[in-house]
Amino acid sequence: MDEQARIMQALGGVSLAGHSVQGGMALPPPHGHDGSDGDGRKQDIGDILHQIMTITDQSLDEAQAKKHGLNCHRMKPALFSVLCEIKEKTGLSIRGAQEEDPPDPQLMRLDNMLLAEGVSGPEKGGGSAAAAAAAAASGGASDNSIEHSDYRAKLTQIRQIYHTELEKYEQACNEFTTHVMNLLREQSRTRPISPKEIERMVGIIHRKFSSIQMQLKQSTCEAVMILRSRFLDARRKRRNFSKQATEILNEYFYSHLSNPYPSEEAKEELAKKCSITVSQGVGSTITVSQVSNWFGNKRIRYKKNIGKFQEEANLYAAKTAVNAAHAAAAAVQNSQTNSPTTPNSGFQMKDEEFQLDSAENKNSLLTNMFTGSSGSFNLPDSGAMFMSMQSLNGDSYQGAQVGANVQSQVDTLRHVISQTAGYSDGLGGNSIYSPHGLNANGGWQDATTPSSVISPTEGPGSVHSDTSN
DNA sequence: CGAGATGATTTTCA
DNA sequence: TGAAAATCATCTCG
Repeated sequence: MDEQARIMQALGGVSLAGHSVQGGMALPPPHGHDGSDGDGRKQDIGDILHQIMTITDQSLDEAQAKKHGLNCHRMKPALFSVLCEIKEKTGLSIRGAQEEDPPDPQLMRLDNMLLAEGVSGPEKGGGSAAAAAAAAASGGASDNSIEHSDYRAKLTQIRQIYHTELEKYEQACNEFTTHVMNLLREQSRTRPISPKEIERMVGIIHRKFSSIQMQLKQSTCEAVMILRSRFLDARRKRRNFSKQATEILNEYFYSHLSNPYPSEEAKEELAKKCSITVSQGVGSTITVSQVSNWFGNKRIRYKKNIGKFQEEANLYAAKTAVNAAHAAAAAVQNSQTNSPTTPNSGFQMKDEEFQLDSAENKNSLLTNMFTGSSGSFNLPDSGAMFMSMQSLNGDSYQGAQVGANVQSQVDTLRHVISQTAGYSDGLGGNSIYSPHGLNANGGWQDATTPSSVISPTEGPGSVHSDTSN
């Protein structure tokens, strides 16, 4: 009531210059306005205000009639603006001060996350941004394993739901805002509502709706998190590689035993080769990081227990030796006849004909091929052997156009030769075959010229190592 | 069902 | 940052 009295008092003192104060329909007839009747005018305004203030106490019909009368009163515009002004200067100005709140940090976090996950922001072909983010989160493996179709499909689904809901909220917000604005405009005919106040109301509505949107964003983030954790869990579940894939990897490993670190290109080739061979169904291809994992595991497990892998090593060494023999024979044939049309003649043999039980024959045969001697020889230490083979690789056979796979052949041959060098200490050969390239510290020595069995186009001396980059 | 094999992940280190 | 080493979790086989 204090406030009311204050307003009344204030209004009482307001100069209404420019507005002629004439009597209205429902108001007492004005007094004369010769300028000397200020008290009468005040009285007039006081009457109007009194009517406004008591309108709520009246019955609805009575109030309606009174309202209509006041609406039509010629002083109405002047009173309206003054009341607006007063309203502005009192309660509303207080609210206006706290209007510009800083952007919600939580909302910013959510926005950033949704952007990073590829849910909000520009469409990038089904959430590749999210895939990249997930890949980065999964330890930097930048292969495409994370871009699993399921993951992408689910993410796209989340994205669609998010955008649909967001649109719905925005639409609802706009509709409600329009409704409220119309309502306020309508009401502004009967009570003092300034455009500024309408603006404020719109702001309030927007804030309310944005808090709803924040909930939507929050639940979307949660959904993405759940999806991602499930996807990572799924990755943790492993499937054994197919026999063929393991074979390919083992072949590479044992033929590069001196330096079993495939380059990125070699890994890609291996992954491709394994995936082609593998018939595991769609989406079960072997990736580069899987190849890396495989080699990491293999190296460590081989090193830990060389004896256990002896048999396997023999098998693959023999296998690769056959390939080496084929290649060498073809090269020799080519160099002799200069005829590329007879690659298999002269030295043709099948894997079955070249099993381990004939290792001794093979040994002498291969030794002859590479050393020119047919007698027994002392097995040099692995480093010396490596060097000698390196020189063979670099000198003799490059000139003879043996082909691209010389290093791998050399590795294999070294293995075969050392394995079957003609003596046994009765320990199953474990102590005979010292792992190529493994140095005294148990690490693989730096082989400077490892090559790929995968890339036949490659030159014999090309560097092909994980550490080469 | 248990042991060993094996692919994947995490931690450590140079 | 990549590789080694340790560890985890699942698969396979007897």
